[in-house]
Amino acid sequence: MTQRGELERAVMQALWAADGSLTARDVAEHLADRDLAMTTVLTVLGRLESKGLVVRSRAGRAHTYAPAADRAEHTAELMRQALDSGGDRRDALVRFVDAVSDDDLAALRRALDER
Amino acid sequence: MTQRGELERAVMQALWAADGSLTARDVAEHLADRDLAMTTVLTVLGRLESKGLVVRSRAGRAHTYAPAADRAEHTAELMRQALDSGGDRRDALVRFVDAVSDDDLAALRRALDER
DNA sequence: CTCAACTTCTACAAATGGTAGAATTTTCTT
DNA sequence: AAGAAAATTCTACCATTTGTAGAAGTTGAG
Repeated sequence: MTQRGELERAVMQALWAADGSLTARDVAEHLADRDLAMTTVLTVLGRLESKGLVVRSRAGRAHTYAPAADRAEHTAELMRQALDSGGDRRDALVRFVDAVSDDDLAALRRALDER
Repeated sequence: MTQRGELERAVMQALWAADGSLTARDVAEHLADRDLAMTTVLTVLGRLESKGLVVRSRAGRAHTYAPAADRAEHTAELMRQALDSGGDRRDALVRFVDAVSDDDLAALRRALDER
């Protein structure tokens, strides 16, 4: 379920960057440096929708696309998937904590306190 | 850097399961249910080595293969990669903590206390 | 009703992964 | 030292995923 390709990632970034939903044209403009055909953008958006990463809704003539989950939630989900990938969860968490930066560590502590 | 295919994952599992290093033949035996040709196992081990997930050393006639990182470390590394994937790290950590199980939560707390 | 915008269908090329035969190298045994 | 057995490398093919986009079909605005 992880978005794998470079373009797919870039499209997700564009959708997350603009909060609210975008038309395919908007996305193409966000990625103007790549100079993509509109159909290319549409294809990628369609594939991301199939994977459940993007939701689409009609708005007049065009469709409008939005991330299915906000960025933080998506990242957290990836982290959980990693943790689920087998092996001892406790060990993995210890190693994870052992290597995160001080800032991340502080953020983690606060998050735990708030729960 | 994530091992993507099914067979590659299975081979890594086999290497982690047997701690210590295995020959290609050993790996094939671990995956006996799949009835793979030896060359297939060798190819996969070679690919995993290219990706830095496996290290190889010679032992007499055969080579011997071992995971480059132990399983917990690998999982932790995947989690860190997810966290690095862009977006606000604090938000991601909050969401992560919000959705882990109670057991994981307890393990996380302990890990933080010990650091 | 027509035109422009948008979408869908279809297609192809590149990369990755599963699979393994052929050829080559190594080394153990005699 | 020679031959045989085992292991490795080289090469190749197919399937799937992703990047890319043209052609055809649909639809909404004027």
